[in-house]
Amino acid sequence: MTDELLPAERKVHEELGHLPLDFGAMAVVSNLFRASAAIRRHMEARILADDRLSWTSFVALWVLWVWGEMESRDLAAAVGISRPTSTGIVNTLERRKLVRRKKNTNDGRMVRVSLTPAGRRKIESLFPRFNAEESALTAHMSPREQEHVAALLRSMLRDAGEL
Amino acid sequence: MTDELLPAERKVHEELGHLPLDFGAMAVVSNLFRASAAIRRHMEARILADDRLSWTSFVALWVLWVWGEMESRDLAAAVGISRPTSTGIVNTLERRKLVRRKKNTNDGRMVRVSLTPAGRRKIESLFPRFNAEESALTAHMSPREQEHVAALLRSMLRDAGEL
DNA sequence: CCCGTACCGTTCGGGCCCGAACGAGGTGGG
DNA sequence: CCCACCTCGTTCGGGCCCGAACGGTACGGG
Repeated sequence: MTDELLPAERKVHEELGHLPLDFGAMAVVSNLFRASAAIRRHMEARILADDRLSWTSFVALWVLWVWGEMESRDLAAAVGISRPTSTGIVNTLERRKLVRRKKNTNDGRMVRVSLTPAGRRKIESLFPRFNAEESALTAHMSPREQEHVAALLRSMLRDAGEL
Repeated sequence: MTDELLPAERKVHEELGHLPLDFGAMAVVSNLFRASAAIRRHMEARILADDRLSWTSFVALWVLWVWGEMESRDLAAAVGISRPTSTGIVNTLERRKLVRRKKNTNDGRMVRVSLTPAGRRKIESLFPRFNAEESALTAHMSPREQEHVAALLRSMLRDAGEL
C-alpha cells in the first residue's frame, strides 16, 4: 500500500503551504471525495451498466429489498436523497417494472413503494456481485482497520448532519 | 465517538445476515458514500450557498487556483469530471466572470482556462472558511489517524481506477 | 500533397439532484 | 363546523453528470 501523496496533493503543498490551513483535514476530505466518485463510477461501469441502472437507483432497490414496502418519504431519507429526487427515481424504476406504487388507504397523502417480483430478482442477482466488488476494494484492510474506518466515517457523517 | 452501527446497518444484519456477504466491506463503502454526500450537502448549504456555487464549481475554482492556467482536458481530469461536464461548468463560471477561456495559438484544438481576478478573489476568500469546516469535521481524529484514513482512501481510489 | 488516424472541445439526449412552490389530504383549536 | 396550520407527493426551473457522436485541428505515412 503506497501512502504517497498524489501529484495534486504535492502541488497543493507547494502552492498553499505557506498559508495557515489544516492540511490533514484537507487530505481526509479531498481523498474521501475522490474515492467516493471513483468507486461510484467503477460500480456503475462494472456492475450496473448492463442493466442501465444508476448508482442511486441501485441503492433505492437495495433499500426496498432490506426494508420491504415503505412510504416514499422514508425511502428518500434511507437512500439519502430529497423527496423530489425520490419521485424521479421511483418514476424511472416504475417505468421498468422493478418497483410499484400503492396508495395508503388510511392517509390519502402517503404513497407506499415496494419491489415487484422482477425488482426483487434483479437486486438479489445484482447485490452479491456488487458486494464482491466492495470486498475487492477493501481487501487490503484488516477487519479491524475496516471497522475503524467505518467508525470514523460514521462520526464524520454525524458531525456533518449536526454541526 | 460512538462507533455504534446505524439503524440501517442493524436492519441489514437482521435481513441479510444469513447470506455469505462481506459485511465489513459493506460498512466501509456504504459509510463512505453516506459521509461523502452529507459533507457535500453540508458545505454547499453552509459555505457555498451565499455565492450560488455548486460543490463541483467550487472544486474547479480551487484547482485553477492551485494549478494556474490549464488546458480544459486537464482541468476535467483534476476536478474528476468528464470533458462534457467540464464544458458546462466552465460555461457557468465564465457567465459569472469568475473564469476565462483563451485559445491556444500553438494547437488550435486546445482551450486554456484560467481564473479572472474576481475568480481569484472569490476562491481566496472562500477557501479558508471551507478548510475551517473540513477541520471541524475531522477534529476528533488525531493527526496520525487522519493520515492513516487518507492513505486508506488513496489506496481505494487507486484500486477503483485500476481494478 | 493527400488521407487515415487521433485527439481537442462541444453538442445532444437522458437521467439525477435540489430548493421553492403547489394542491390535496389530515388535524386540532375555537 | 370552520379554518389556520402541517405534511404528503409532485411539479417546475435550473444546474450537474455521463456516453455517444460531431466538427475542427494536428500529424504522420504513402
